[in-house]
Amino acid sequence: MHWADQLASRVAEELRARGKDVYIFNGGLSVSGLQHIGRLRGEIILGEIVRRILEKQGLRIRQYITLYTQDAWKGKKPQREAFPKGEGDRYVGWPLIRVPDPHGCHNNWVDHYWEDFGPYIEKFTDGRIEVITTTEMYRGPLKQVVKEIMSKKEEVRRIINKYRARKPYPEGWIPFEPICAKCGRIDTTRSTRIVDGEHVEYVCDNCGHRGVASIEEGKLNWRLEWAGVWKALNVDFEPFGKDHAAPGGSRDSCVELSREILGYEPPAGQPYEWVAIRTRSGVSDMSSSGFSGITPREWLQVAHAEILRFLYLSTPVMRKVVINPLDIPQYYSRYYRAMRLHHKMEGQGGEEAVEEARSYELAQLTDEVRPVPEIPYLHAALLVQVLPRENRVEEAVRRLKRSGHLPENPEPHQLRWAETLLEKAARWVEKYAPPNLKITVLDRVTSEIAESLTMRDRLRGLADALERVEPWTEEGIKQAMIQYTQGYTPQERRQFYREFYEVFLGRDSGPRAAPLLAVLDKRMVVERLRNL
RNA sequence: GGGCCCGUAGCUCAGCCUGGUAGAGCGGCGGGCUUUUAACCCGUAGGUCCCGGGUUCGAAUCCCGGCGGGCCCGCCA
Repeated sequence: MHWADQLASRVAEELRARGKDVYIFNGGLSVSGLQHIGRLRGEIILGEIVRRILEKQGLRIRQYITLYTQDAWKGKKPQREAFPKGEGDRYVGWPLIRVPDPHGCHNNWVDHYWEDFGPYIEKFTDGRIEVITTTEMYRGPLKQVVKEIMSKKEEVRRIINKYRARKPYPEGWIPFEPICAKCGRIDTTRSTRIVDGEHVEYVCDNCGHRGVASIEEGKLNWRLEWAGVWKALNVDFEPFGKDHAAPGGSRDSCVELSREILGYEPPAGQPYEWVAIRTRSGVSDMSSSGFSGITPREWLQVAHAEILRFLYLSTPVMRKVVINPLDIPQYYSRYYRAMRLHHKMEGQGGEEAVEEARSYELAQLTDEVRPVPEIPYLHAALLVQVLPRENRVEEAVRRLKRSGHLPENPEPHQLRWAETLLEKAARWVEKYAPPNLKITVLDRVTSEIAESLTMRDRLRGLADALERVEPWTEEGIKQAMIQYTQGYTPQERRQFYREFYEVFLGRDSGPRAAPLLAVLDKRMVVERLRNL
């Protein structure tokens, strides 16, 4: 059985025990910097998949993604480097939502880095995910929870101190951290007295300021905040990264505090592994505050959302996914294979095939599962490179019909797939493709190349042979070229092809000659050879 | 100190949950094309399933103990 189905049935069991009409799913993100596609995995797509499986079984579910916008900006080196020179230093410890946009185009740090992520959530899911920030929650549903926690502060302290035996909090400790009115930090303040239900006195260890703050202007201690969010939103299921999963970690302490202090049964959970990226320098986990990884916007430039979903679905949740942009053509091959398995276009292959097919099915953005044309990614990459830039997508589509990759009268979704694939492949060639996959058809033969030719007559003669090819298909061209070069010695043939590639691509090798010529215009090919 | 993941064909990995004569993709090699080759198609993989014990008629698969690699938490963020 697919891991997603197993997870869904386990979650379903736990949900039924909670007995509600509408269940709440949640995920959490701290917008500390680059919002990479790894964050889609556990906090968004995982929940969405489980939700959709369970909705099909008749459960009613609302899904949120909570942004931890009150968290302190830690001022890690890559974060600081987003600002000009030393400007970032003064924001260290500020709530993320108050840190200015280093590029000046948005209201603040959060808005800026959310730009390449937030609007794309709906392109990677069914779109039914609501965004909420802790900043708003402290002014709304979390406020009551904060009051409740503060009213039981000694009991809270007793529990939390079990997790920090070496450095217990002292008597009177208040688990609320206000924003310092003077220096702006949220990570250096200590509440010293509860004034009334809604205000605390505090002292800032950074600047020494003493003041009174509203409980809307601060945050709960990290060991409590998550539990507070559960209760405030009535969360019933929430996955969490492996960093929260360690025994004695935040999940453990929040489970206990939720039950003991808040009287709230903690949600069902599921730990998940992170996503890494392979670059020239090696493999490393994608990191928000480290600014490592690619954003959803960048992913969509070079690949469909379904491909990423498929990668996540075909990897067990507790296993690391390593994304290598150079492997995107292969990801498509795997996706197409799974598609064939799902649509029974390929013979059964046992349990593994069944799960691949299921991964494909769950990778879809809607419940409609329609096969797309199996256009190899590298083929698309070749096409867009050899066609003239203007109208190249339209022309490429014509070629795809001719080569049988697309039906003569494609359905709208088939056509859309082809067009978007061509655009993405073109972008991939620019951004990621290794040099040997990059080709350009020369506008004209430079004099330098023309002068270097030693087989000019033979190349000219090829023009006549090719002119007779009708229709202009790969097969016909192939036959003509084999015939034309029949009497050549291996060395001559080698040289002939070298010069052939020089004439068209300005380099001594390239894609196989026949497919290359087939996608080029016949008249152009004949004329270029004839005029050498 | 605690926990997680991984260790199976050159590479990436599936198979382990529900034990029953070792799999896929890619690369490579061969062929389609006496030929350049990187599209596409077809064919081709014999690897101590990390090591050692145990359970079993039978273990890559379950249990215990190691070794190696990666990562998280360590009660400050």
